[in-house]
Amino acid sequence: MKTDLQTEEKILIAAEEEFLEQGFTGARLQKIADSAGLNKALLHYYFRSKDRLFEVVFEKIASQIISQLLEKITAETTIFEKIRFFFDYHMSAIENNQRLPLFVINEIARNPDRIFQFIKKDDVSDLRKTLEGQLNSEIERGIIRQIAVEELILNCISLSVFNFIAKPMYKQVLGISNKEFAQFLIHRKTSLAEFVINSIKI
Amino acid sequence: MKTDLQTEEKILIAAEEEFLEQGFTGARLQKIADSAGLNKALLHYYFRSKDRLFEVVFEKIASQIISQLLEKITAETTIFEKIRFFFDYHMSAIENNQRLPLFVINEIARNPDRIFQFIKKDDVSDLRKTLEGQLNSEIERGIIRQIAVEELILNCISLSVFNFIAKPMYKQVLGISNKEFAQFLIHRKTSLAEFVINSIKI
DNA sequence: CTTAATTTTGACTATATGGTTAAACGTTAT
DNA sequence: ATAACGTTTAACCATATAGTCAAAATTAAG
Repeated sequence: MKTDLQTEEKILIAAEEEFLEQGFTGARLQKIADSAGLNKALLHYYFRSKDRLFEVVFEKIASQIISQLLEKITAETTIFEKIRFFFDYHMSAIENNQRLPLFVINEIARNPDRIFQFIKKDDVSDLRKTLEGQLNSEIERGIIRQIAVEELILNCISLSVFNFIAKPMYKQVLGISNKEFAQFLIHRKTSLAEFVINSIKI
Repeated sequence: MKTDLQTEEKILIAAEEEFLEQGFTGARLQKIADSAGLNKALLHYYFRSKDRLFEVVFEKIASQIISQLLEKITAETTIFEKIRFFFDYHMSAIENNQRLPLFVINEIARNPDRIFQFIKKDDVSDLRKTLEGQLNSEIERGIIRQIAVEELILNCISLSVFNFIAKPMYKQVLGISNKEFAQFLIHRKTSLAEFVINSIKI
C-alpha cells in the first residue's frame, strides 16, 4: 500500500482555495484538478463527489475557527482585557484569510444544519456560562452596565467580522486603497475594542 | 402597439426573487421563466441576457436602499435620536427582505465597481459632512466622546445588518426558532441603539 | 520477475444551462 | 380583410460541468 498522502493533500489545498474564492456553486472541479496538477477523475477517486469534497474542506475550516475562538476566550482575565484580546486576535486571524467570513456566512446560509456537526453544543453553553458568570460578577461590582452575554458576544463578532465581509463597501465609503485598508484594520482593532468597552463601562 | 407591461413586470418580480435567493451564479433563467409563467426565450426578448437582467434587478434594489438611507439621516435631530431612528427604521426595512443584505454584500464582492453606478459620490460626501458637523458640534459641547464619523456609521451598519446576514448563526447561538428570532429583532432595535449611544455618550 | 493491488489517466456520458431562431399568434391601423 | 408590427412559443444549439469507466501506469507482494 502506497501511503502517499500528497495527492489527497494537494486536492484539499486546491479545493480550499477554490471553494473559498468561488463558494460551493461557483467552484469548478476542473479548476481544482488543474491547480492541483491532477486529473479530474482523481477528485472523485479520493472524494466521491463535489458535495463530499466540500464537506471535508468545510469541516477543516470550521473546526479551525471554532477551536481557535473557544479556547482563547475562557482565560482568567477581566472582561475589558478579553474584549481587547478578542478584537486583536480575531481580526488578526481573519486578516490572513479575508475571504473566510463571507464564505462561512454563505455556506451556513446555504446549509444551516451543517454547522451542527462542528459546533459542540456543550462547548458553546460552557463558554456562555463562563462569560455569563464573569459578566454578572462585574455587573454586581458596578464595573459594567447590565448587558446580556449573547448580545455582547454577537456585537463583538458583528463589529469584527463585518470589516471583512463588507471590505469592498468599506473601501468605497472611506475612499481608500488596499494598503490603506490594511492600515485602517490595525487602527480598528483598538478602536472597536474601546467602542465596546466604552459602551459597557460605567 | 400593445402597451402591456405585465410581462416585463412579471419577469422582474420573478427575477428579483430568484436572484435574491440564489445570487447571480446560482440563479436559473428557467426557474425565473417558470415562476413568471412564461417562456424562457421571453427573458431574452425583454432583457437580452442574464447579465442585463441582473443589472436591471440589482439597480432597482440598490437605488431603493440607498435613497431610503440617505434621505432619512439628514433630518434635524440629535445624534442620539438619529441612532435610535436608524436602528428602528433600517432594521424594520430589512426585516421585510431579509435576504437582501447578504445578496448585496455578495454582489458587491463579485463586482465591486457596479456599485459605483448607483452611489453618487456627492450624496455620500454630503451625508458625511452633515453628520461630521453635527458630531463635532456635539463633541465640543461635551455631549459625546470623540469618534470618527466613518467609524460610527460603519459600526451602526455592522450591528444592524449583521443580524440578518448571520441570522442562521444567531439562531444557532441563541438556540431559538424563527418566531423567537423575530421577537429578538424587536428587542435588538432598541438594545443596539442603546449600545451605540452608551458607547459615545459621556 | 511475475502477479496482484492501487493509483492515475483520457476519453466518455448525461445533464443543465444560457442563448438563438423561425414560425405562430395577436393586435392595430389602413 | 389584410398588412405590418410587436409578442410569444417550441424546438433547437453550443457549451460547461459533475460524474463514470475501462485501460494504462505505478507500486507492493510473493
